[in-house]
Amino acid sequence: MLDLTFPNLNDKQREAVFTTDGPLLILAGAGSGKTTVLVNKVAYLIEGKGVKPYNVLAITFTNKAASELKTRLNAMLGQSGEGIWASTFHSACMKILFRDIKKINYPENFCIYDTADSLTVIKECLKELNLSDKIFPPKQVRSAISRAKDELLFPDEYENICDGDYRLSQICKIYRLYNDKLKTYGALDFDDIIMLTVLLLEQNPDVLSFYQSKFKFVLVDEYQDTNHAQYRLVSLLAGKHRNLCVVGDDDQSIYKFRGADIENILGFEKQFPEAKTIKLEENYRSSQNILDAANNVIKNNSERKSKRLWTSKGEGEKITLFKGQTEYDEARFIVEKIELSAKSYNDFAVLYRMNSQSRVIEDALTRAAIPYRVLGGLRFYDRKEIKDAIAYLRLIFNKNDNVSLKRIINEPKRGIGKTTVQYAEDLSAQLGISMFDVCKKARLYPTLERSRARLEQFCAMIEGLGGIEQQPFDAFVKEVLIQTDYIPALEAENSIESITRLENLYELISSAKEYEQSADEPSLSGFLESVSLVADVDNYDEAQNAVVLMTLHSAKGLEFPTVFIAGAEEGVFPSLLSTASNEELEEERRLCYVGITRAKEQLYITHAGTRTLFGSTKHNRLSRFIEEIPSSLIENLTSSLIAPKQATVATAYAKTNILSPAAKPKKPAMSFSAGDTVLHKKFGNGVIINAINVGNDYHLEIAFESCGTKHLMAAYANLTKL
DNA sequence: TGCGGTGGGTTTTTT
DNA sequence: ACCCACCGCA
Repeated sequence: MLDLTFPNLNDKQREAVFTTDGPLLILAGAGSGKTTVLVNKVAYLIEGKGVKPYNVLAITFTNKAASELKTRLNAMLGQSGEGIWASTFHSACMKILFRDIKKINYPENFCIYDTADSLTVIKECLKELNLSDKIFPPKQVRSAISRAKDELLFPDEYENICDGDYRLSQICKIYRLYNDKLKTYGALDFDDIIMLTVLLLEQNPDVLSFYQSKFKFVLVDEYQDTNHAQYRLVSLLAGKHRNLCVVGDDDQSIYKFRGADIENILGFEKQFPEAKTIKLEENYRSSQNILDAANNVIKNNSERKSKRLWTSKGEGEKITLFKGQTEYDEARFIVEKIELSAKSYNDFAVLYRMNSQSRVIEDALTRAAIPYRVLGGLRFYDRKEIKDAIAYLRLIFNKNDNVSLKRIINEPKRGIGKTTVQYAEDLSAQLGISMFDVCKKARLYPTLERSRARLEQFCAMIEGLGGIEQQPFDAFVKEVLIQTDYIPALEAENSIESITRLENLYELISSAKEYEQSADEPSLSGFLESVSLVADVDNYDEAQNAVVLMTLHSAKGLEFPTVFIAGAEEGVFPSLLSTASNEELEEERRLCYVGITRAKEQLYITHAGTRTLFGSTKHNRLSRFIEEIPSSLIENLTSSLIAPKQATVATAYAKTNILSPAAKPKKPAMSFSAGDTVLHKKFGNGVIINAINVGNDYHLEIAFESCGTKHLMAAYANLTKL
């Protein structure tokens, strides 16, 4: 039973829960229990004030946050919580759009383009407008358009701000064409999902008033990360009842480069003069030393609401600073600390500024046979084979989707080459009909004569697949991949790479099954939506016993007993590209604040005297952010303990190996012995002639069928035993 | 149509 | 150092 006096909350948290009416700004410092407040507040609304669940809208940024909210509400409220809209910005908007998108003249069977798909369209636009991709780099153009959409500027409005500027007006031209193309393809990009929802609400008073009446209480998490469009959306939805509760931390705003407008949170009290503000400053996560370090760093920022985190926990461990000679040395230190600790692997996170920093650390972990996972980098849904599979499904669902058609029309090879595709694309643009229709009626167009039979066959195949969309959804997906010859072609290839791809495809098929089991009304469009709107962190499973590696950005919202911040160097963190402007520097500093406050018990900060960066060797000074931490909080391991100046990387590694075996029993790496048949990524099949156990690793002599005998270390070779 | 070589450009990215 | 996009050849 829910105790409506909320004895487990502190005074401030309780005040935040009980303040239900009118605008409320909750400034929640890192680790101050904001999700708890949010959950309890919704519970109080429903159980304490008799609010109906369907009158509550709770918005988050990530699926992970949304599902955590749902799970905790479910645990607290059970059945009476059914009907609450607890979802991300994008999926809430998708629900609104599904009902009424036709009112703004968009097709109902639209699909969602991710950033890679958008880029394809941008490139089409550049080609069509005869603009050079050297002068207008597609990625820059895409981000300019994305920013415009964040600001709710349609091409017409964007034109006004171009003010005769050549570059901007060209970008505006691209923007216009890009939007036209998306519309004819029946596609929305991520930004459209928000922007068009705002448009729909603004242009249709009946729709707006429906949702305004429905959402008597609106709660928004991570408000510091909202952009202008999201701000507008929230203002519209909460416009009638004005029971808007926003939770955020201006010190954790790290997505300005994506259009997040910190003014939304800083100016909340201006927007709603009657607003109440509650600060949550008691931290339940970290030791005082860690909080002091964070406070001392962040206080150097000028534009912020003052806040000071405190805890009733003790001082805790000092923060450890380590300077390695090189990045290899740095990685070795991290691995050694993990090996020597009694904690389990999933208590550790290694955070860095750039994804490219992970490689060296991964190598060191592999060498020590420590299980790890890397978040970020290539997402599952960004893999080629997965994107191809989705493209087939999208095309079956929506024949206007030229981007998907282009992606798979010759994948696997069907003898439909670049030239043919280009002809079809030109015809599609000239005639204003889809490429699919052009290909289907290839006989009408002389330029397509040579490929006519193959094009017609392709179209017939796709249309045929639309007819078999029957019961078990995973079976349908599989059938599509078989009938299109996609899976058979990979099977025929029978290489290491094709096997991995097949594995990924089967994973997609099983996710189709999961989708069907969990969705209320499973549909192809619903599945496509669900795969379009997932992020990598969403799949981060903290239960898995492995060290986790990720960027500082991805770490927001997570916590770990022990955190390493690697690469604390000028030019790396803060990034070289941020050091020019103070605004960007302050954003980097907030990123540092986020990083520090992820740690519960122990924080290690590492840097390297020499680092190879973008191909050249750099000597970077210690990060200015670390200089901002009082030295009384830091224990400097740099010159003591493990790293005598003359130590080479090799001897340092040798030392690791001497130290580690006694440290802790750990999962032995895969074992190898002479006579085993193994598979290597590059060299193919081979037989082990000789295997020597070296520490946690094996030194192997392998006779490969393709290229003779090679000497390899098992940890590096990434072998599969056959 | 499909490949291999060359050259330019490098952050972060909840959806 | 590595990844990509583009060009030239088989």
